[in-house]
Amino acid sequence: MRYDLVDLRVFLAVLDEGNLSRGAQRCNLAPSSVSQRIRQLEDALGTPLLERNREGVSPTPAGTVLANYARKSFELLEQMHADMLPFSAGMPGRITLFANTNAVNSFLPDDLAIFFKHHPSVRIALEEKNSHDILAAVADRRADVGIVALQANHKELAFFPYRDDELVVLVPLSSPINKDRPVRFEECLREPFVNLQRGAAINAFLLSHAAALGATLDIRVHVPGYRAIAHLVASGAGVSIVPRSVVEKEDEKRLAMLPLAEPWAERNLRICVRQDAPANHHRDELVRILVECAAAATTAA
DNA sequence: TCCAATTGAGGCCCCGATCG
DNA sequence: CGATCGGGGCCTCAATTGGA
Repeated sequence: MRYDLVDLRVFLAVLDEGNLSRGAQRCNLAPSSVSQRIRQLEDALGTPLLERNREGVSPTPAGTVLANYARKSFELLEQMHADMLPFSAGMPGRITLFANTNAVNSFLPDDLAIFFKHHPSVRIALEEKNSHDILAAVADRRADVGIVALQANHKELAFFPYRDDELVVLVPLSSPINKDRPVRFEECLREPFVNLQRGAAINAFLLSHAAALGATLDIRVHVPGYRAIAHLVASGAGVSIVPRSVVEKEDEKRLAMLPLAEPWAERNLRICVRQDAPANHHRDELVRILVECAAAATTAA
């Protein structure tokens, strides 16, 4: 690579100012120095990055693409520095935790709060993914710990029981759906859906089951959380399929919660880690506390 | 003529190689 | 292992170019 981060910073400064001289001033350099750097950058990339004109400079299409990449790169660098901070401050421990929608929105927040009480210095990068992606990520060491709703085993992973949950159907009280028996997924597909926002792992999960029936979900609205889903279903906007654990007592007065008559409605959550993962006290502590929380909840129930 | 970009010359500093 | 030297990179300054 015949250019460096300084070149990219200078390039962005010039673009932001729309003027090479002011860009140079912002970087505490002479305009000639900036001109030279940008010329070298253009030579290295083999394409002009700036249109020079009377008023200053503007990006070429290639310059716009480079600027986007450069900005993303600097954002990533900022993130990297932020992530390194705990280490430089003498705080060892950062755990990457991937969990499915169900866990992220129900049990996990309370259980993590307990973990943080015991380990306030540990940082957790929590990401919501679907269970298949989580298994792959833990197996590939991209995640330290996963929480999945898959019963399939994986030869490189160890599993611990977490929580038992199930998917239920939320329908308005006025819905024509028979509320005296479990509902088949096929019946739900006749109604418009109220779903979590795009990207939520549960959406892909439901879409794949609809596709297996040769159908698709008629999604009337995407909303940011389960509270909004409950409100919209109660007001008659459509039906939804959610984990039982996210439905609150007060919701049950405003809408009907029906069992889903599908084998995949059972959502028995499990914690997974790599069997051969190197020793990591904080990861082991996280798993221990999650398992204990789950056991305590089962006993209380 | 003005203003912004570019070019060329020269200086400074860093780094690697060499030598005692 | 420290001192010295030379090359390369990067900088600034001054002059030049080019377009409106």
